Amino acid sequence: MIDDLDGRIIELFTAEPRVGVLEASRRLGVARGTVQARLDRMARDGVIRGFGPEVDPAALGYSVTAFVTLQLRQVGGHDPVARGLARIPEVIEAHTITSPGDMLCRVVARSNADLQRVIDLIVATPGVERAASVISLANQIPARTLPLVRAITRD
Amino acid sequence: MIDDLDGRIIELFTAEPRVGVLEASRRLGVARGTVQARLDRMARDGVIRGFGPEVDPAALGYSVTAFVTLQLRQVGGHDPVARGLARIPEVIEAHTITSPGDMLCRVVARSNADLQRVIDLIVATPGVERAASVISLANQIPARTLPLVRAITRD
DNA sequence: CTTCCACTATGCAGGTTGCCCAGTGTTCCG
DNA sequence: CGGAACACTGGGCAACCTGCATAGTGGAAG
Repeated sequence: MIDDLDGRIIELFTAEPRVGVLEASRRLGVARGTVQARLDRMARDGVIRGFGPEVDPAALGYSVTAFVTLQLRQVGGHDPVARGLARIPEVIEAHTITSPGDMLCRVVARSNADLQRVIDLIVATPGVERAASVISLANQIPARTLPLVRAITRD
Repeated sequence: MIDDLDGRIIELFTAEPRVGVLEASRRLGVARGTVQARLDRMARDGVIRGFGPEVDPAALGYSVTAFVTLQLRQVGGHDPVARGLARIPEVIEAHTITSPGDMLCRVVARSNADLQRVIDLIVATPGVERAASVISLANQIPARTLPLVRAITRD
């Protein structure tokens, strides 16, 4: 899947996204074309989804994060609900989950009071029966994939 | 916080991360220095966390995603547990949540069988009493922040 | 009116990118 | 064994971009 060099490339670009291919090749002790080719391959294979800017909702005033479990009306399926939820900007992510007729979404809001507004929007989405939310008090481990990359490549 | 131009900068770099500052300034019809300054400011303010490569665990063979709710032993607090969980690469993210003594984590695994191994690792972490997991069947809305940025800046 | 600030417009040196090529070592396979 | 396929190296080249600096403009605030 990915080898040690791939892992080190990911690690380096994660630590210092601005290095550029040439500088990376120098640091890793390989030819520039190699780094280029590895990056291209990983992008093609979907291992690297992109290099876009990561926006922090908290820095935008959305400091409350919550996980909302939805219970859906069985008729209609998940997709129409997902489309409805997609129209709510505060819904950052949504999954269908194992309990039949259920979804789990991650939402953000400006405050606890604002969270109520967002939940109301969610409950008003056609197909949504009930919503149960859990508020995140602290993000103990922020989203990360590097340890996984290391675990794979240090074999 | 951020204005319309900031929003369009984020949007453009999200859509095409490789454009570069000069090309971006051309597309947005502003001076290069302005784009540069905006990016610097957003990075300084934490609005943009970084430009690192986004790694997709699924493309690495970790195609199973699950949300695991932990019940902790009250003594000792969350932090030691978080440190323990941080040692498990498959734990992608962890939050302390509202139910006292509880945490919610997002984990990945190679398969449902492999998930069992990961959960066993989690349960073996000192301080963890019980774990209840919910498997994600489909990621209906993949992590996104653009709609939020648009909602903020189109005001 | 003056100061401050963000933005425009421009210039420059040095570094980087995209692209190309020839040569080398490895693996796989008929 | 001979050959093909493949990844990597090391090099060259023109075009481009970056970082940095400068001077001028216009609006907002005191």
